[in-house]
Amino acid sequence: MVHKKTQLKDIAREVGVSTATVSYVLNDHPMSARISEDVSARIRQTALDLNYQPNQIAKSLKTQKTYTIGLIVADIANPFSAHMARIIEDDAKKKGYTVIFGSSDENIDKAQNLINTMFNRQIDGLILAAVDKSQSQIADILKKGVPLVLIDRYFPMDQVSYVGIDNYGATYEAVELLIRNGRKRIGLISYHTELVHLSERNRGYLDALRDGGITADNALIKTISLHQIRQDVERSLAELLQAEPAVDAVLFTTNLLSINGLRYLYQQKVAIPEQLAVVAFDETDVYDFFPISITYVRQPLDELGRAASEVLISQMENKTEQAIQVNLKTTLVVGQSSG
Amino acid sequence: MVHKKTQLKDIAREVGVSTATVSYVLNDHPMSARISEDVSARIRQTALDLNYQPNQIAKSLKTQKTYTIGLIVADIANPFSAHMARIIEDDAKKKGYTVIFGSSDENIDKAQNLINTMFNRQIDGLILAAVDKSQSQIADILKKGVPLVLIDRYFPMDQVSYVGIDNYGATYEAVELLIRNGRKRIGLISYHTELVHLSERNRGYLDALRDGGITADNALIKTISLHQIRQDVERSLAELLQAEPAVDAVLFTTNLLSINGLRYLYQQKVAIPEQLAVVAFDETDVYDFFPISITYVRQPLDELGRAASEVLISQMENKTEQAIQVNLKTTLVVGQSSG
DNA sequence: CTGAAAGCGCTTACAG
DNA sequence: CTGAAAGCGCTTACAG
Repeated sequence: MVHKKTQLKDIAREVGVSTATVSYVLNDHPMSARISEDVSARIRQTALDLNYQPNQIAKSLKTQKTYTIGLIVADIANPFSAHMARIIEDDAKKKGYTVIFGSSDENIDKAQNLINTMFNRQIDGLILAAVDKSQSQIADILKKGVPLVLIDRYFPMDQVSYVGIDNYGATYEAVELLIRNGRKRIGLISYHTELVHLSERNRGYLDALRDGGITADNALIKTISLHQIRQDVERSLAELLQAEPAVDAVLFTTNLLSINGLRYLYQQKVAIPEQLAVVAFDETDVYDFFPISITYVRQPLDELGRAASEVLISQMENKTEQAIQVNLKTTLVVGQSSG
Repeated sequence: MVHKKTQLKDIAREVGVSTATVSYVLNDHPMSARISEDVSARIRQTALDLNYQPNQIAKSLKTQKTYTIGLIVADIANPFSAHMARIIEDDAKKKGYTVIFGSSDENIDKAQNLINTMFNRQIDGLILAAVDKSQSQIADILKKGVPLVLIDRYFPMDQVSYVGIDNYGATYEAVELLIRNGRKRIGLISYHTELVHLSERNRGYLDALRDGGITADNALIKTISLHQIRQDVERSLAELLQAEPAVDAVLFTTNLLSINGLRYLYQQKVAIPEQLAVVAFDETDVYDFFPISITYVRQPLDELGRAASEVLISQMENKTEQAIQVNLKTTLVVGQSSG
């Protein structure tokens, strides 16, 4: 026996008032201050008795607010994205918002598709891990006036809010450590992309080398295809391990690169740090399974997610025109793998 | 300069027809067959020119269909959930649905809160990883007539659709292998819960022992709190390792138990499989970092997610009254850790 | 072949 | 102190 959902008018009929009165009371509308205690109480009680649940769709159509935020990541199955999603979910829920999500697979058409779908659903704001070469996509969103916060991936546009890390500093610090530990032939495993946050990580690497008096060697800089990570990482590491003069350190610039790289180094029985010093990126479960502790760049994921949600929601609610850009510090967690 | 979104009536005015006609054409409504080619073409073109994006909220209010499905998992940050979420997202998107998600943290009140929120948003259906002792919560959903598919966690209610694995068979097979490999003192690390899918895993363990002619020893069965996994797993393993007579094998029943358990065994330098044979549950990144290959129960995550989405959507679209229960086979991936 | 009009379930300015 | 009525942006039976 499927019951029809109770509506405002059912309560109104039951209590003998108009739907307006019911709406005022149940929403604590200022107008409700003038409604008699008796009527208010009966409305509230009847709403409970009939298990009234407001139809958010109808509400949204009228108020032009859906209390929904969109979250577009590269892949929700990536622990980095999933962790962030969880933090955003919690902050959003606390403030009365629900999250709808989608995975772009780093593909600009899929991303556009998700953006369109979410806009059709009238999201109040969007948190976007933008894909490579998507400046104009971002500009389009801004033009629509929908609150937007870029996360993780930075684009040099000053009208857009952004929450990420100090990418340059993160790798600079890592390479500095390697140099201090006496390493001179330091390889880099990064993605083949124009994404600014990654090129900033590359730049940090290059500048740290220069400042450490080491001439960068292009043969030691490997760029990995986003779409065949494992294979590319393994090939690149194999090449690095055969370089002349020998490579004595390597830096990974993302979590997946780190996991795939460490797996290969482990399977090849490369002595870390004796033969090769390693600095990884992001926290992952696998570090605990290494004979030695792994040195890695820790991104403050909780703070990142929370900041993204907070910046977005404050923008949505205060109609702040001002874009806010947040660059959080990373922590270099120093273990034994860096020598 | 924020543009007002274009609406049906903008197109109607532009072309000089009614909104009804525009709606018929843009939705390929049967009625549109009778609309002249010329008018149709102009409507379509104008929609493009004005970059018309239908307001899904308005559409939903009228049609009583939101093309949204809810997904409630224990924790979206758990790789098991995140992986499933991704598969569900893909299948749902292919069929025109969007997913909103929430994490229950195994807490029945949080779950109820999420369910209410999702129902207020008029989701067309729900995929639910139900929490412990939530039978009446599930019954309430069924009473409302909202299409529902339980995932992962089974409840003995025949009116509800379910997609999961053969939990009993999964552990039965694992223990059978351990016995065949000569193990006699086999420990079990499982959760402290009444969740049926986990008690089924326990039952598979017990029956395999019995059928293998081994008397179960309650001291070897450890139940872990869902809320302090790491600590409990480590304490339990420490106890198992000191049992008399000595334990010679251990079986983990979930991915988090496996990761935490393996970490401890690794750190304690327990010889696997010589001192202790191990069978883990679910695929995880960490297995590759073990000196030997890990034997584990592989859940078909892709099939699980896809089946859940398919069963739900077919139920939503065909109004199938019939509940469908799917139990997928697991695969015992045999490595060296099981002896 | 096309349009006028009702209605989905709410909110809210306005009137009294 | 409370209600009648308009309207959010669509869809769709009905009429012509």
